[in-house]
This record gives sequence, structure tokens and C-alpha cells, in this order.
Amino acid sequence: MIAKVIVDISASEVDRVFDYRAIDGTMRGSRVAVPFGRQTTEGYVIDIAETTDLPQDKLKDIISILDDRPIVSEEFLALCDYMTERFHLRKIDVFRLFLPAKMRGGRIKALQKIFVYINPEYIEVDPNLFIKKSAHSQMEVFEYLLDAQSAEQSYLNANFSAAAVRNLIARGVFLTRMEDVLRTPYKGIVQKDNDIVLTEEQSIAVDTIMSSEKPTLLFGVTGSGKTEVYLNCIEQVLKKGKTAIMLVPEISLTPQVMRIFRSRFGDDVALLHSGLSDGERFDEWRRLLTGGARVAVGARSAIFAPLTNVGLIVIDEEHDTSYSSESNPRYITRDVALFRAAYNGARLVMGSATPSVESYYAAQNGKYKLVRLPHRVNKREMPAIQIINMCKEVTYGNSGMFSAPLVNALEQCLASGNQAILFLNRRGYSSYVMCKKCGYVAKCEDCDVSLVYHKDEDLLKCHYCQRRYSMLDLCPNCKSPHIKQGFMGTERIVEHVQKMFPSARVIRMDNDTTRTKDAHLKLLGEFANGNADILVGTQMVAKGHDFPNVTLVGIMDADMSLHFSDFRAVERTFQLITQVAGRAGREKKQGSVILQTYTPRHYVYKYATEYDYEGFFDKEINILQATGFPPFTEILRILIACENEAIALDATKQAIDEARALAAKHGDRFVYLNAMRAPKKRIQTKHRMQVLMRLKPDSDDIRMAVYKIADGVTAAFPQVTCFTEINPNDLS
DNA sequence: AGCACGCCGACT
DNA sequence: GTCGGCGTGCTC
Repeated sequence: MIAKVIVDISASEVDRVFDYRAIDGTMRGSRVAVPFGRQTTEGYVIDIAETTDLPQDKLKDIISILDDRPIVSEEFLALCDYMTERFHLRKIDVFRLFLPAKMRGGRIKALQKIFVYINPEYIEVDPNLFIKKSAHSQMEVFEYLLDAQSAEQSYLNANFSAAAVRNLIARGVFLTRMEDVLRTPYKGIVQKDNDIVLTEEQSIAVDTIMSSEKPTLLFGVTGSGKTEVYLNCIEQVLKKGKTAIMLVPEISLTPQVMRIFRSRFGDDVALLHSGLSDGERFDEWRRLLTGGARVAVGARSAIFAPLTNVGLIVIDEEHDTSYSSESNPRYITRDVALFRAAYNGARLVMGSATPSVESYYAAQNGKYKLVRLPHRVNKREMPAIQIINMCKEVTYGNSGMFSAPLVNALEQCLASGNQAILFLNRRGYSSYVMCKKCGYVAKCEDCDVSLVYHKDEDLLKCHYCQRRYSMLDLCPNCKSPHIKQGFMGTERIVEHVQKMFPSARVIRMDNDTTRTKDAHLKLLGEFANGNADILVGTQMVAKGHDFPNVTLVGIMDADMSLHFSDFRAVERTFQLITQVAGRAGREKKQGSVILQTYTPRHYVYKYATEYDYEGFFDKEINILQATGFPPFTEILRILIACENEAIALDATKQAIDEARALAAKHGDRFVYLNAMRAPKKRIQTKHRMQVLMRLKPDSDDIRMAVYKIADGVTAAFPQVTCFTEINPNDLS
């Protein structure tokens, strides 16, 4: 028998089938060790065949099978085919998504511990016959074990006399055996039965989701109890003996969320998130694989939970950008979810208070079933949003960052003992350093992006390659000393707040203060506990926690996300405002929101202040249609990067020439086609070029042809990295 | 990706 | 003379 194997080497040259002689027990989906060139590699058996075209002298034997069962299910073999075709990925990169990273190369295994138990021959016998009267320690541990039946040896050693344990084992009174131990996080949280009665709206939502053949879009305002709907659906699915996957944005995987799931589903839930140790991750994964847990809760990658018989997939906060991966194997989580739901005949529900325009459009067209939760459970109104025109505002001090209404509101908020959140869009001290005289902007020599000034280290840093530069005293271009830092950053906001309100306790939360693993949860936790009055932060303050004492939210620079060169910028801004606003006045207290902007008449603010999603959607969808952006087109990008600029240009030339030929054949379905430098012209010394296309919907054939073009570039120019993206979130 | 084979510069 | 630079070619 011949095994068709994909070897575990991520390079396009070897991402193809290699034939090996199967050994006993080789199956589709087995993970195997195979000889490859002069080395030994891991690989995945994707098929078993009778014959091979390969001459016998080249055919080698599989060395061994690595797990006690095929690790890739039939569903995942099919999913691999789907993903490689849909997203133009290497098979091996897709397989790597399917199992915990540290499992490859045998770097992580089941944790085994020594368990001690009493030799049955000694159980019915009077212990005084084999334990001397003087050996109190031995008797103590013997009696303990008589009661406990078995225990970890390390536990006995720690709590009793290790010498006594050793002696009893040596004499055969105690026996030992090795057992797998699960490294399960949050073990302390126990399951309790909290039967929450659903509102009528909620139970209608549950019924609709569970009976809909189509995916459901659950459009529920902030605080409408979407989570309770999900929990109920999952319970129903479990009762039918099926399994469930629930995806949430990584940032909202807070201890509270995890506690909710643990307390509802106990050991039946496996939690997958970035905070787990490799061991915990592996064990949680294995519990899903072996049926020890039937509910997988986690961020994007949890869509690959090794469950069979999936009955429900939930994508919470479906508009969140973290669902499309923007590096390495680029895939769209929703598409994977659709595949798995179809394969398993499972229900799929996507929930949001601010659905992506794309999803809402699909719901309008009947592709998705739409369910609404228009009312908040606590019946509270959403906070009023006040728009401040910063152009007209008298600014305070020389900062120009705080409008008078915001300062007044802060003052009042602090005086009444409440908390405030100041929200802004970026990280670092200022986004760039500019010469006021000649307009020179400091850029990274390797990456051609603006450098960011970090005040604490007095350094300029490149956020793309970590390269550091010393701060400029004089403009290198015109020798002027008038160097100005650009936009405000969290640090400067904090500085000014401290100046204005010296007694206020301020927490700063951005990428710099949350570098370490749980830092952001810690900071949020401190704020929630009332250990600070003002929280200053970027996007990450918008999600996750509930802060009952927050009555004021200040959006410092609402425009920032509006002016990104991204067709979804306006949509993002709407979502952001709605989300941050939802942080104000969560419980008993009414909240208010102050939004500072230099473009107060932009339509997004009109709809956002009225919490009018539908109005916003109608406006936005018309614009997208008129301008030819998704969902009315599919954006396709080929990105070409190479150290050698000339080669990058040649490769791009080949790509655009072939794309033009393709467009000539299918002109009616090409809305746009052009080649250019990528917005970030260089990253880590590589010159970056791109071919951008916009295709009419249902152009799968053209997409495939474009993928072929990219393959051609890879083959013809081995020095270049070339990859493709569908509807990229971030064109950079 | 590795790891070899293979053809040109400065060292004992 | 040879040690070693990294260019291209292959791996079932």
C-alpha cells in the first residue's frame, strides 16, 4: 500500500504529495515520521492508494506512526482541501492550524505522573503484620491511602514521610502506575445550575437559531443578552449529544467570560486562548479530541477545535477584525465556520450589536436569517453622545487635545466619585515626528514607515521592524530645530490629565503597558475595582469588561479611524463609537459620551449618536455599491516582496501582465486592476509591490486563475515572497 | 526548509 | 596547494 504524504516543511517547493510505502496501521489522517532527503521529517497521510507512479528504487518506507489514532479527521482532510483552494494556502500550513503548535516534533506530550495505590494483597490484612509498631509514618500514609485508594506520589511525598512512601513501595505494599494528568486551566471554578429565565425576545432568538437551516445573524444591541441566547443554544445542542464551538474575540476572553462558561458547562467546556501554557493548551485540545469536553470556547483558532458531530457554531462580535488572520496562513474564520457547519449539518450563528455591513447585507438578501434583540435587558437607555467640533473649540493649555465640554464633564464626573474612560486610536507617544519648517517626517530606513517617538526611552522606534533611532534635535533635511511630535498618544493624554486633575488616579492602557501576558486584564481589573478614576487607552478598553461606575466616556480623536485609507474605515468608526459608548452607564447610573472630532458633519456621527444602525447601513451600502467595494466586489491582492528591488519589479511585471490578459478575457467582471508599490514600500529591507484587483461577485474561476498567476511568480522568481489575500482588512 | 554538490578567492 | 564562500537543485 502507498501512503500519500504531505511533509511538515513550509515551503512551496515541497508542499506537494510524496509517496511512501505504508506500514501496518497507516491510515488517512495519520501523523507519521518519514525519511526525507537526508533527514527525517513529520508528515500527514492525506490518502492511501494501491499504486504509485514512482520507480520502486525511489520509494521509501514510512518510519513510524506518531499517534495512537489518526490525528486529522476526514472532516479536516476535506477542510484542508477547501482552505488551500479558497485562500491559496499551502497544505502544510493548513495542517499546522489543526493541531497545537508544540505538538509537532513531539515537543509536547501528555503529562504523566506516578500514582501510588495499595497492593490488593495487603488491603484485607491487618496492617500491624507488615508495618512495625514504631513506624508511625508508614502507618499514617498507609491509612491515608486505604481511605483515598490512590494518590500522586509527589502528593504523598509532600504531605507524608517520603522515606516511608519509598519503603512501602520497595516492599511491594504499595504499587505504582503511570497515569496521564490533564493540565486544565481554571480548575477551581465549579459548575452550578443557574437557570436564567429568558426574555421572550431571547427565547424567540433561540428557537429561530436552532431551527434555521441558514446561518443566523443575531443583531442585538449592547446589553440585550446575546450571551444568554448562545448559552441556551449550546445547552440544547449538548442535550442532543452533539458538540459546540463558540468563538469570541481574543480580547474579550476575560476571566468573567471564562467563568460564565465553566460555571455553566463545567468540565464539558475546553477553553482555548493565548494565555494558556503549551501544556494546558495541548490538554484542552486533547480533551476535545477524545470527547472529554464537548464545548470549545476560544478566539479565532478555536474554529479548528478537534470536535466531531458539531451541532452549533457561534461567532460572537462577528464584525470584529480579529476573525480574519492577517499573517501567515491568511484565512477568513467565517468561511471556515460555514464549511464546518455545512459538513456537520450544524447551526451557525453570528452575533453583533454592530454587524459588519457585509453580514447585514447577506441577511437582507436572505443568505442569512436575521434575528433581532432590540431591547436591553436592564431597559436602560444607551448613553447620549455629544459631538464636539474641535475646530471651533477653545482649547485648554497648549495641548489642543481637550475641549472645554470634555474638561467640564471630567471635572463633574470625578467630583461625583464616578469613573471615566478616555479613548483614543493609537499607541505610543505620538504617531510621527515632523519638522515644522520643511515638513520632513522621520522614517525607518528599512521599512519606509513613520517612526514613533517613545518618550519613556526618548527613542524613535519602527513598529514594523523594532529598529530604534535616537530622537532628532535638528531636522536632518533643513537643520531647523523646530521638531514637532505629531498626534497625541496615550502618554501625552495621561500627562495632561494629571496636570488638570492632580489628585485623579489614572491608568494608561495601550500596547506598551500591556506587553506582558495578562497585563491588560490586570489593568482592567484594577480599574473595575475602583483603584483608579480615569482609564486612558486604545481599542482594548472598548471590549470585555463591564465597569458599573463609569459615567463618562471621552472619545479623543474620533476621526482617526475615519481617515484610514480603507474602504471599511467608516464602518469601523461606527462600530468603535457604538462599542466605546456602550462602556458608559452600564448599570444603575446613566452615562454620557463626549466625542471630539474635526469633521463633525460626517454622516457617521449623525447615525452613531442616534444609535441608528439601519440608517447607517442604508447609507453605507449605497456608497459601497456606487464605489464598487465589497460586498459588491471581491478585492484580491497579490503581494510581492523582495530584497532586490529590480527583481520585485520584474515579478510584479509578470503578475500584472498576466492579470491584464485575464482581464481582457473577462473584462466584464474586472471592476479594477492595477499594480503599484504597497503603501508600506519596504518592510524589513524587502521592497513590496502589489497587484490589486476588484472582481464582481461569483468570480471563483477568476480568483483561481489569479492564484495560478501568483504560483507562476513564485516559480519564476524563487527569491520573492508572493502571497494573495481576499478582502484584506489592512492594505499596508 | 535543509543539505549536498559545485566552482572561484585568501590562507597555512 | 586547500579551506570555504554561498549559488542551484533535490528530497518520495
